[in-house]
Amino acid sequence: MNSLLTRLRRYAALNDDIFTALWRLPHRVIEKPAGQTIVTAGERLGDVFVVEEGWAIRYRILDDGRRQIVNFMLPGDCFDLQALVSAQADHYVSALTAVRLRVVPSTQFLLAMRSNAELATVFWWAAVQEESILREHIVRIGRRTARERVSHLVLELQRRLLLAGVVNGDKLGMPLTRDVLADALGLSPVHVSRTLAILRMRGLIDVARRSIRLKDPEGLAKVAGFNPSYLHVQDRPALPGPFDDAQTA
Amino acid sequence: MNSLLTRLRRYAALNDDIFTALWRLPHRVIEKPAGQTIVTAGERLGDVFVVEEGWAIRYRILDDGRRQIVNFMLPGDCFDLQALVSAQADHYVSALTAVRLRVVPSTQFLLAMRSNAELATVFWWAAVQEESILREHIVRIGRRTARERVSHLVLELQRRLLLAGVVNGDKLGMPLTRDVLADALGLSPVHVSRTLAILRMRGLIDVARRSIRLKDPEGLAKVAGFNPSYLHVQDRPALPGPFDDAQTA
DNA sequence: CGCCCCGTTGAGGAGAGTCAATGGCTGTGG
DNA sequence: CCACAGCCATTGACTCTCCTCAACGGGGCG
Repeated sequence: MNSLLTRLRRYAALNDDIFTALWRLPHRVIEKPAGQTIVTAGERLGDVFVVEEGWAIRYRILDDGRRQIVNFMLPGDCFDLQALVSAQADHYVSALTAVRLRVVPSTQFLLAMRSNAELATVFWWAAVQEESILREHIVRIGRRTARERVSHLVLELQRRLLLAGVVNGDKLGMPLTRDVLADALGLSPVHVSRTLAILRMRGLIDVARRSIRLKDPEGLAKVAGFNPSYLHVQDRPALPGPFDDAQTA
Repeated sequence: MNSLLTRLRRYAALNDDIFTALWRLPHRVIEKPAGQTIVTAGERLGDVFVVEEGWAIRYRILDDGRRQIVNFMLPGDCFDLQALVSAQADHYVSALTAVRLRVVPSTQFLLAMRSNAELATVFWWAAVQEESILREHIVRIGRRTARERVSHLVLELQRRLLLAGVVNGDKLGMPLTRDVLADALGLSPVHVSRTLAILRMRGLIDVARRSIRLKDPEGLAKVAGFNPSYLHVQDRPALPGPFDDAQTA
């Protein structure tokens, strides 16, 4: 829960009411080992999830087995807010590492949002940011080269980890295999391997067996053409009401 | 406004309250000729838009001029709901054809949503559907071949036009140039041209100077691997309250 | 009538995919 | 503690899709 709060605090001035409302939502906590499926395409959605720890991926599988990873869910991300209105999953969610998830029944979640406008605004904001990340993913896959794609994605994930307060510096290794990167970026694992080799030789990243570590974020940003404005970190809501008082962490 | 209502009615039982609430929202109507910019990246967003007539596109431009079209906005689509919480545009919106737009100040929009839970739910649903469409676009660009991409996009747009009640049959020509398709699908205009030529030779589509018409939707769906479940047409909200009574048009 | 935009077509090239063999961790069990 | 198995990752050779550059053409509109 802390990573969710840390993240939301960057954008909205959370007061104690929201804090307690979030904390008191009826929920259960589940843990899944790496590789296990959390949501299956076609099943009915009845819960909203918040990642407390670990990484998860959302993906679709085509009939002939091709896989496209649509998004990474990091600590502090909430997902399947669509359960609130759209009852059927059109995708899979799996644990990339071991994960701990907070699971809130969507009916309870909806009640809380309806009774607390600020809470609703905060989660509306979270959905907006997720959509912005999806758009950037489209740009990345559609119009960037392999090197740009890899650098750009790695930078985004790093930023998101920082936003959630998961890491302090650039030193965390990210649990990304070649296959995962390939399926996220619309490339083949072989080509991802070659691309990573180039970035490594240029001193931009460190690569280990199942992990990638940033070495030169500025250099990477130059290669990637990375502009983090889509993460809206500097934005402040321009709304009347509870957001009028600015807050700095 | 009619196309928005037509579309929303497929998913939720709209009652008269929602109808009048929508209708009475303070707004102005603007018209833009084809090619004109509606929203510019970096500017502050203060309005929510509903497309009443015509097509618009949302896109991003990279520093070196590469363009990626992220989404098509058809009659009945509302966009920049992110104006409610996130104040800065991270993308462009332009008129693809001449368009007529309903413009609602985001503060007014927010007030209406906060005072009317059903209205909020309906627009929450719209945002969820848009996100689902974005995810499918990622899959399309990331893991499909050029032929599949073109067929799949054309089928999606056709379905969305049908959902909004803009067309009755398959007979409407869609205002898509080679450049637009290329920038939407992550291809070059030349390759789009060649791909369209193949689809035309197989009798799947009709192609005119600035328009594409479906000729054999079933055949196209086979080529594309098109599965429309992500549009959630058959879904019914599984929520308690105002949605308990089913409705058929 | 003529221009210009949009589309087509051809040739050559580059980036990414596929197939396949090899190599090195890592965890496991004897 | 070592041997082995299995999983990732790397590397090479070849292929193919798609891109780039460029020339040409035709239809619409001023």
